Amino acid sequence: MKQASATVRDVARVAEVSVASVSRALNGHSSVHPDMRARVLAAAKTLGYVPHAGARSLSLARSHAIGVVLPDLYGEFFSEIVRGMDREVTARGYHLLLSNMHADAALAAQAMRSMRGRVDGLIVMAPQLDTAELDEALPRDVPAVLVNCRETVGRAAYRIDNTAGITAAVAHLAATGRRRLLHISGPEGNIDGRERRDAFLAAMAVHAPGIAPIVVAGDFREESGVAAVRRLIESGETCDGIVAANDMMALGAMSALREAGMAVPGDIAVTGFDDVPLARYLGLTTVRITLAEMGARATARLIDALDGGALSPDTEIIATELIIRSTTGPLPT
Amino acid sequence: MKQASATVRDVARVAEVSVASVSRALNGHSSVHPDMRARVLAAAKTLGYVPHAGARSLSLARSHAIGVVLPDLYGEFFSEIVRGMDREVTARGYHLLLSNMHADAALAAQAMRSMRGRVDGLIVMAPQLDTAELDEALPRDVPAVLVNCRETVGRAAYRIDNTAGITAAVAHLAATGRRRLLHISGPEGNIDGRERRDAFLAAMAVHAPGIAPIVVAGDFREESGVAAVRRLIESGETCDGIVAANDMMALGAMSALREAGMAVPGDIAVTGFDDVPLARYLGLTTVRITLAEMGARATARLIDALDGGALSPDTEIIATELIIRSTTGPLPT
DNA sequence: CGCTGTCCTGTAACCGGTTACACAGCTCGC
DNA sequence: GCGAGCTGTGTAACCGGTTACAGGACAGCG
Repeated sequence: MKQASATVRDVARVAEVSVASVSRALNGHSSVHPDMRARVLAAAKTLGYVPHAGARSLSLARSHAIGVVLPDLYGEFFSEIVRGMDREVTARGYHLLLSNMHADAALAAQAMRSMRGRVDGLIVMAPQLDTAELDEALPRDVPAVLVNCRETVGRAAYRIDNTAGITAAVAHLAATGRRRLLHISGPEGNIDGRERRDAFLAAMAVHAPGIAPIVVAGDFREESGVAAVRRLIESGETCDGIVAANDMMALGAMSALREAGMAVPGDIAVTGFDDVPLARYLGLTTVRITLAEMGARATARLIDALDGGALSPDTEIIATELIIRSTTGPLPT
Repeated sequence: MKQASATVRDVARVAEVSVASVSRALNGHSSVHPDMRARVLAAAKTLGYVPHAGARSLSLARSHAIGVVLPDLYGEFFSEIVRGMDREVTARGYHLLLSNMHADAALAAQAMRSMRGRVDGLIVMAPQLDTAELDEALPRDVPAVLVNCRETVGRAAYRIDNTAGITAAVAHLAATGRRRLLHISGPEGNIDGRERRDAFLAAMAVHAPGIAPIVVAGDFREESGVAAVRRLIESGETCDGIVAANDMMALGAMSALREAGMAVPGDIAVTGFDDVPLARYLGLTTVRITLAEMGARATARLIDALDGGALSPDTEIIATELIIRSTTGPLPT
């Protein structure tokens, strides 16, 4: 069953030619006699020869694989991005090597290093690493594209336009008459979380001057949305709109509100961020980022650099779009 | 910037020892003098040496990566499975190499072959390949675990207990008074789709004798659920319950029903299959398979075989569980 | 002192491909 | 008839690790 596979030398022996010719014939090199090519192909076929990709990539210094490093917080957000990357990579004859890393910086560095010699390039999503940690962790000789990382100056990177997104959400709520807003924030260490919170505060200063904005800490997971609403209710404070820093927390908030007997959007409007597939089904008003698209673009850029030239060290900003659904609506009068 | 990385020979030169000693020192071999080990570690550190995984796996004949082959129909179903595999693989120091393949058998074979020399084992999800095609496509020298494939006799595999799941769903609908049922089936080429349809017909014969079951063809995608309901309505036939072959089609059916002004479960009850994360949010009664768990189990079994001994050629059956939520309920009287 | 055994280290082969370079055979032009 | 030029092929080195085997140094023992 587990017989050893044929190598290029076996094929050479059977076809009674040299290994060089086998290699040339199989790789469609120009200067090989048709007879030779036929002999080699026949021998390869009878032996069931399949080239050993590992050996090939060692001698070519090219693996045709790209590594994806992502946090172990895994959900629809990252699935969507990976799906986009996968689409692109398949179309271009590459493979995707997944590695999810723990929050710890040392382990993250470890995870990235372990990819040296396996991949030609890296796509790194590490919202929890600071500049120094990232610098330390990134291998020096592997081109990398950063997605959703903190400091991206001087690197190829993608960042979400958090400010525009949150601003649009707050403006929309204000336009429907809601100004007593609560923000459920992302984790403090996360750059997107921080930017969204800051944008919320800034937008409140513009659209709801004089009203003190409330911010409750969350961690991007659904349960923290539930917890945030419970805490609000216990505290006795009130609001008429919730701006969550991502969709999952918005959903958690909605279920906690329902549980507490509050109507959405009747009593309280809710907005999210990301436009995860779920959002559409639940009618959640949210800020859309085309996640799959972002993954695909990052991948395309990396592969272009690998095949062609250099990776430009620019940060591209991913635009957002406010998608209005049923969790927001005019304040009943 | 893109300086060539240090190799084991560079380290040897700097530490003034041989490459063999470097390798031994770095891999924690027993018989190395402490002084030597220290020298090597120091040299490796100053050079920023990172071992080249590709070269390593070539000489060890072990890559510590496992390949995942999945259909390009990509959705929550496969994301969930991959998530489970990823969890397991990370815990055991392996990597996951993704490859999604097109429906075409030749391309599928191609995709699997291209993994030779890159991975130590394969997890194959290929519901569209028949026995012969699968035999042809699977590399002979790489252990593989099949998930969701058609014919699994004599192979390590996982199969879902489709019959029990569908039977439970039909029985539940019958218990709530619904017997005029419609089944939206999966694609004909898909083994799970076929089994579910057959189970539906068998269960109907038991629970709704004398009533002609209706089957409409779908393809597992949401739109086909929408289309199925539209066709039903156009045809003028009626039913009081829909058993969809998976969750996404059930959701499609629900939105088409809503659009047509029908109440769920008031007029028509709906059940799905898979218990995709979405299902919980939408209150969909469905047959749960613990997808992530299945992925993790398949992975654990493969890695155990890789590390330890042989892969037993048994097919394990994944149990299902009926999860009752709000899309089913007693028929209003 | 010589022998054996232990401990450590180095040389070189190997994993399975690719390819620079050398070279053989042939055609062609003079 | 002979050298240049072109085609096609083979030999051997190389990619970057690991490791079988050989051998040097040194201690213990008779």
